[in-house]
Amino acid sequence: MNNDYELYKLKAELCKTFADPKRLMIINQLRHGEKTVGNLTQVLQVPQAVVSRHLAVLRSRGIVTTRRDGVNVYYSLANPRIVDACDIVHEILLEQVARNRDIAEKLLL
Amino acid sequence: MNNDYELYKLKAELCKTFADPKRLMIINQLRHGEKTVGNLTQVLQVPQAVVSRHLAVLRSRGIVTTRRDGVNVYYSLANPRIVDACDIVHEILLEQVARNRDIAEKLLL
DNA sequence: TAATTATATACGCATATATGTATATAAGCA
DNA sequence: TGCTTATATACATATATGCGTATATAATTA
Repeated sequence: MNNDYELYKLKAELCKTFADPKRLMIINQLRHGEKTVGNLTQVLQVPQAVVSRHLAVLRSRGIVTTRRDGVNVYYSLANPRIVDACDIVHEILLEQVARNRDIAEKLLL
Repeated sequence: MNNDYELYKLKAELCKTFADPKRLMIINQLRHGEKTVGNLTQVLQVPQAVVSRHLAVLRSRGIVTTRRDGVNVYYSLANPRIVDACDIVHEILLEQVARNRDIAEKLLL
């Protein structure tokens, strides 16, 4: 029973990794293939140090892997399942929005 | 482009909800049907106030719904998809463990 | 109404997380 | 070697999060 708690802690750690909008944007960028830090910095529109730090978090939790080619470091998703997880979060959010819209309509009509 | 960021913030908020071991335990308890705060307090083995606060977080993010029956408040999952999300997190964790085991074996042999 | 049970919230505190800025490391090239 | 580009990290700081404790609210019953 108590040993279970360690498992839930690991799962929570994993979820923490997804609990930041910029990291979710990075994951979304990597969805269709590897990207360099420079690529991601350009897309996210934040200082390069910010991107590097988020990538460090993703690396430390095993969400992404890296490959160096000369000066550039290419990041990619370590596991295709990660995309599925993001998709489900998206779906849950959509259903919440739909539900809220229903409530709003009932209140307004 | 910038409007996208708001969407990622919402998704991150949703992930934050899952980013705590006790909340994950609560969700797992609710997987097979509604439970009272008392039930959950007994399972989690923490002060009742702790459970109530976590339930408040889950409520505020639309993860659970409540139903009062007399003195008791029954909590249940608002969306069956939430279980799917937790299952995928579980799978990702398992694959990570498996990968680490492979690495460990290569190092030891 | 008073007492009891079940649940929710307020307050103070300790820890975690994200960021800006500056700097360090690493590879490639003149 | 010195310079430039690409990436990573250190430090200080602001904000967020979880918890223990105490207390508030709500429903039930005597």
